[in-house]
Amino acid sequence: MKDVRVRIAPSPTGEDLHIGNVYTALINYVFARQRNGKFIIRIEDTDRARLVPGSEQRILSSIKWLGLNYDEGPDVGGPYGPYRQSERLDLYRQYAEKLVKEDNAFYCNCSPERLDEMRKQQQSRGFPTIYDGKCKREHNQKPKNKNEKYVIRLNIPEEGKTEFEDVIRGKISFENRLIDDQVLIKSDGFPTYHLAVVVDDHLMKISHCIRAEEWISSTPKHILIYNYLGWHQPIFAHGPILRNPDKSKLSKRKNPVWVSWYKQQGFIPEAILNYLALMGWSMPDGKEIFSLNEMMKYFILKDLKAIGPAFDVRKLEWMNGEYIRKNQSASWRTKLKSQIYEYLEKKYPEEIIDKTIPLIQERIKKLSDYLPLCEFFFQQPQKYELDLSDKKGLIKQIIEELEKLQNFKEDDIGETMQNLATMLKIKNSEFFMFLRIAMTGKKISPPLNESMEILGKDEVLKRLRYFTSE
RNA sequence: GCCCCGUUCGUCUAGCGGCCCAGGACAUCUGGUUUUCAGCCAGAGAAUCGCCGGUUCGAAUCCGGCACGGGGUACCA
Repeated sequence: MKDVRVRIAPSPTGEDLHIGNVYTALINYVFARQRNGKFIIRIEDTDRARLVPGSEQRILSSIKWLGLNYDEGPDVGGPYGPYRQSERLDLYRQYAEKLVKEDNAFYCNCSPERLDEMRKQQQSRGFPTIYDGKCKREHNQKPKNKNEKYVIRLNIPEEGKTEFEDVIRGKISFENRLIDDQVLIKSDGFPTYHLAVVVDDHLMKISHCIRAEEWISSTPKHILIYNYLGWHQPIFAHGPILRNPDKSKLSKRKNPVWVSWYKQQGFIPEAILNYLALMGWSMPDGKEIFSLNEMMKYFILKDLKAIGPAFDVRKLEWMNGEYIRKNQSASWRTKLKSQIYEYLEKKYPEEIIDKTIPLIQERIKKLSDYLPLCEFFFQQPQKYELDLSDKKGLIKQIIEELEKLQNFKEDDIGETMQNLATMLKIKNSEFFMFLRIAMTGKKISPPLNESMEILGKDEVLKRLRYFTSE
């Protein structure tokens, strides 16, 4: 079998990498890695109107953040570069002209208004809305006048069918008379996706074109181009498209889509990829938590389901929590520590974060849950959820007891406090609630005794005295 | 309108002719553990397998029609 080379082709037209692209990237990545193939990134920046400055940068860094390392791409190079379509314009032009020369494409100068009107007419009469072939019939030539606008359209046969075998969906067939004479070169000189994707996939020796369902209906156009140019076509596989909760195509209006959002929310890459892997696919034994490496062992492209799954952030949250708490090893603790440290933009000391991890590992689901729970470790509470001004007496007694402690360890603190509560005949829950408020300002916190040990005797006493001094 | 793809608990899915009056996970609810929260443990409810017909001794599983959902229909990708 020939070398596996697959690619994802994001367009820099959004804020960041789209989560739908992450899904496609994951499938491509796993497929490439399990077959010792190459995973390639190609930037499809042919739409100048929708180009967003800085988008490409963010897309690439998001891919890296996710850990989907690529072998060839705009910033790493490779044998078939450049990997940015705006830098390959001559190539597209050259092949477009070849198509025209061989009568497989033609120049067209129809106005948008005429095309609009034409489509309206067609629709009202129950016809498919495709180009009516005016310029094809008139054998339009390339305009002599440089200012005259024109496009190049693909010449689709009037008869016959174009079919292809989809790895996931089987045979898919289209009647040629219903396929539009697709624009290949726009009037601004840039190619459309349809030309660029074929030229690049061929030149870059892409073996498998694995993309989302939304491309199925343009695939026959691509196949025709391959045929016209005498090129061998790649193997096609159209995966499902991720959906909003209401089942429509995943969109930023109805669901968070940018990777940056997930990052800000405190999701970790492993969990995001693992969750995505569960969309349309499952492990043979039904296991839901697994690594990329495990997935590679069992993933079979053909087994991907063709149904568009709804993206469920709640399950992602659960999974993220699983990742955070599941692994109790020292190495994971170190990793978690640095993830939290990074997440908090290095504003809080690593040593303290490290100490607190055993206390919070089982109670946070996202990295963003850390600070609300642990802020009191780094500074005295700004505000208290309960007024303790009538508890001065109690607090004084607590101070007295704690001062006696030589060993400021969790067990001793616990025992001392327990004894005091018993002696004073205060309900346990109430007693510890007051103490908790005094330490953390909040009614909910990590385990108290351990937290006090981490704070240290001086700090604990200082926080208590805050209530007794005027 | 026209073309294409799809249809199992609210959601993600297992299932590839008998093991399924359908199994797991998330979510929900109940109980237990507990100085808070979370976690953990135990349990419950939740799918007439979209509908109708056909093939078969036997269908969630195969075939056909319909309905519904989604995608495409752009000088966007």
